[in-house]
Amino acid sequence: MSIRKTVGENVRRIRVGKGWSQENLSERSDLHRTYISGVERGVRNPTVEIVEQIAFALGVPITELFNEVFEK
Amino acid sequence: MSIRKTVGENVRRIRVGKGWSQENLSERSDLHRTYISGVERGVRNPTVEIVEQIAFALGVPITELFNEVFEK
DNA sequence: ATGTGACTATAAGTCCGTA
DNA sequence: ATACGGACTTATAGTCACA
Repeated sequence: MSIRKTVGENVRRIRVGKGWSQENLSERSDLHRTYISGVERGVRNPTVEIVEQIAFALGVPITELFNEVFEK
Repeated sequence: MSIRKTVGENVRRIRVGKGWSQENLSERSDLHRTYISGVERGVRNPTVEIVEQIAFALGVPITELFNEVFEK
């Protein structure tokens, strides 16, 4: 499992858990909608500053986005 | 405190704790010596894959590099 | 509401040096 | 052994039209 996939799955899981759309998170994080989409799918390799920005928008500590997801 | 500074201080703290030089870590992580220097000083904004690479070389979980450092 | 390909501008990451 | 700079190549940031 790549780190990009891990981050992406965590972002999506937390976002959906809050009932937010990608557009919603995009506004809150000040990142483009299609960029959020790419991060969630693991096709982007974001910098630490971008990950921090997303974590802040989601209201979770940045470390939470690096936790391995076992379900599925 | 910026996320770059946090990551940099953690990398340096753990590296020095192991008694390694930057050159030593650079070989183990397969990253350039001057780049490691930049990360530790917080002047670089590494991608998540690079941070994972450094964490692996240091033998610590990636989340450890994001923990706030309070001492000093 | 989301995925994808393509695009430009900017920054990541390498390599050469000097102090 | 480390900081820092310049020049360089490659990848990401950031955006759009369209499926």
